[in-house]
Amino acid sequence: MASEKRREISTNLERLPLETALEMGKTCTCFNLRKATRRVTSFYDAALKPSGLKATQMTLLTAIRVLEPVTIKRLAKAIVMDRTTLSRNVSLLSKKGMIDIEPGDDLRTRKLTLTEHGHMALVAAFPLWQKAQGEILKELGTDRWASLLEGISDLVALT
Amino acid sequence: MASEKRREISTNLERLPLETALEMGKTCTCFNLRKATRRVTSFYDAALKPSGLKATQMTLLTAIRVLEPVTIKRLAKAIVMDRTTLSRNVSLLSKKGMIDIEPGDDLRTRKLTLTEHGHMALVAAFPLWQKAQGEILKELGTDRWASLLEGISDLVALT
DNA sequence: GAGCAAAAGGTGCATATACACTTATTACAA
DNA sequence: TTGTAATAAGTGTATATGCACCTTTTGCTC
Repeated sequence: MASEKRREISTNLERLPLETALEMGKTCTCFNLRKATRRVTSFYDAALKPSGLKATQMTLLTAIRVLEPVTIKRLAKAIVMDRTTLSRNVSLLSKKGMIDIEPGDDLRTRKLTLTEHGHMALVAAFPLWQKAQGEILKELGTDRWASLLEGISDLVALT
Repeated sequence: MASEKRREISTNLERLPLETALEMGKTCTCFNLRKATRRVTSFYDAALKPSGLKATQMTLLTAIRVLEPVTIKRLAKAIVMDRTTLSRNVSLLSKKGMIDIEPGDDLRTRKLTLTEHGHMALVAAFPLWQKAQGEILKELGTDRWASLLEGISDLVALT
């Protein structure tokens, strides 16, 4: 009876095998990708520091620069970001006077454009970005970097 | 005089060339990495849905499973995450009863371990993770996936 | 042992992210 | 033309992320 009870308890003590957990940590695409993103974002953020922009903000300005005038929905699709996340990120840069938000002809939509201040911030940040990007390219080597970028694009295109 | 003034104004209208902005969007390591991370995280989150865990939470439990008992600082270093971010993420899973936080022998430290509930959640989530991971592997093909993972590791190891 | 530097962790603040739900506008069909 | 479905966006809530600053504890030196 006592031994039965012990067996019952030991059933509750089931654990993921250590080997399995180790393997997961080494191979999980999501975990390793997020880890790299933390490292790389901090690298670009540090490089962009003098511009007052964070990497996420600079890339958002860049996307608008290319697509303006653009709606929230279209921009969200272009940068593979949830529409509501984009809405809030845009609002923040709008408060800083870098993005202009106007009603579109279709009144359901918003027409996003860069303000003069936004354009100037982007121009100022560019050489800092270029330097950071160059350092990564140099560290990885052009070939490995190109192949990596290709792999990353494959992930974005996941069905 | 009028033309001089116009020239002055046109200086203020400097813009990042469209070509340059396009090139940045296509090549920026940070932007493309973050884009992929959004896509991949949403993919794993969807797969893990039935377990009630998000991908970030499952990987945190896994890391603790491997290293327990572990301090905040050591765990943060292992998963390349800011110490304060980790602190808060650990607190959330502690509130859910999956992680136990105790004072270490050195009273400055915290000793993190999985609770029974944490172990069980991890065991339950594992097959869901395995399926998602398998689908990515299948979609990319083993070779491309392995080379991608290697590239991602290179990024993590950036100087 | 007193005092100070170093180490570990927490808190305040700000941004990034996305799901569920709501609101406003448009398009379309009966 | 009217009522309803579809579309675009905003809001509530929750988690993830990291910097600057603070508190507690330890270790070390005199």
